[in-house]
Amino acid sequence: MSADTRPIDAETRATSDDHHALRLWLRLYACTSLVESRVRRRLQSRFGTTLPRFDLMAQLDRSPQGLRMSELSSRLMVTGGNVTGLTDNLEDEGLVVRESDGTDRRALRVKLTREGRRVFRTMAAEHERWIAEMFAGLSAREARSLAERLNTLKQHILDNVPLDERGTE
Amino acid sequence: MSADTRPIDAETRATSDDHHALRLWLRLYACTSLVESRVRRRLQSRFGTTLPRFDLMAQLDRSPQGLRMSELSSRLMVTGGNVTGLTDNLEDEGLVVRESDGTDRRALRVKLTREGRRVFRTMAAEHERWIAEMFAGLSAREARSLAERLNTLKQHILDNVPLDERGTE
DNA sequence: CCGAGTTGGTTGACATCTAAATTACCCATA
DNA sequence: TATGGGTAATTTAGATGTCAACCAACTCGG
Repeated sequence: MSADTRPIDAETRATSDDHHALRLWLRLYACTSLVESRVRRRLQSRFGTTLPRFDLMAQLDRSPQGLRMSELSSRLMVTGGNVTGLTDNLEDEGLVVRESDGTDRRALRVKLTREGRRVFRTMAAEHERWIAEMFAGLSAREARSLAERLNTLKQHILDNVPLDERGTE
Repeated sequence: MSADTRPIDAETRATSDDHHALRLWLRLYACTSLVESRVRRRLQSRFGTTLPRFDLMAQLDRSPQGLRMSELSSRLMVTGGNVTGLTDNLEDEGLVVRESDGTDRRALRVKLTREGRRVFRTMAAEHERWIAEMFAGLSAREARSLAERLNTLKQHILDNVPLDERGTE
């Protein structure tokens, strides 16, 4: 622990690191919220849609052959019940369809309709400009640096931090 | 596509930048989701509470004199109606109280109860360790760099990007 | 072929969240 | 003092999101 009369012993330093990490997390969260709230607001006012719907359609746009509900669930990082609801809404609006997957009678294959693809492409183009605008405050070098740090963070969490607590004592 | 007549004109480059920004945004979002889902899950399994409740209590813990509903709303970056609901729940559980703010009869002052403060402090200590654990993959230098980039991003958005679209074109 | 266990998807109960409308109150000013 | 615009909080309707329970269909060992 402490050597001489130092108040800056291992425990104090750990606490201090904890605070730094906490502050960094709060800043990360704030940045994400800033971007996200703007995207949500604009999707609503410009296209009358929502971010989850947009994200689901984005996945389908990348997979012309369609995706299973379970596949959507894992890619969007949400539960199956949630995907069911989102797909219901999009299907009612004629933007996606559920087709049965021949080989497995339990499974469904969700696809964009022609109209759905048209609508998504229109939104995606504008969406990409919004994002570029929001990240334009960073130079190319800064953006690369940020991307690298985030990647380090992501890998560390995926490799070392379980969803449910097990690691910490 | 083309040979001499460069296809890498301003527009092409812009599109490419857009893609880079989009990728960076997806990575930022993924990192936040990773941390957030772990915090949510653990708050639920360890303490039977939720992240929004925890965040609200965290704000109150920093302000022993209490906070107005509107102040909570802006600090948590959520709508007033949302704060009303969260406060209702926490009040039912005896963790916070609403007191009338003497000078302005419209306003309320929300405070942690003694029990609320005790409960929050317990959770906060553990929460801070979770966060430190998740950010431990970054060196001190990397963490500083990340914090700086995020700050640049945040300031750019706050200064230049309105919540509702006005700026673009 | 059969029964146990697994997987794909839906449903229901509940907690968050937003946007918009409502109620009550503050305050400046004529 | 009256009147009108703004502010504090709540309420409402509707979209997301989780979890747990459920059904149907698949798989596989015996």
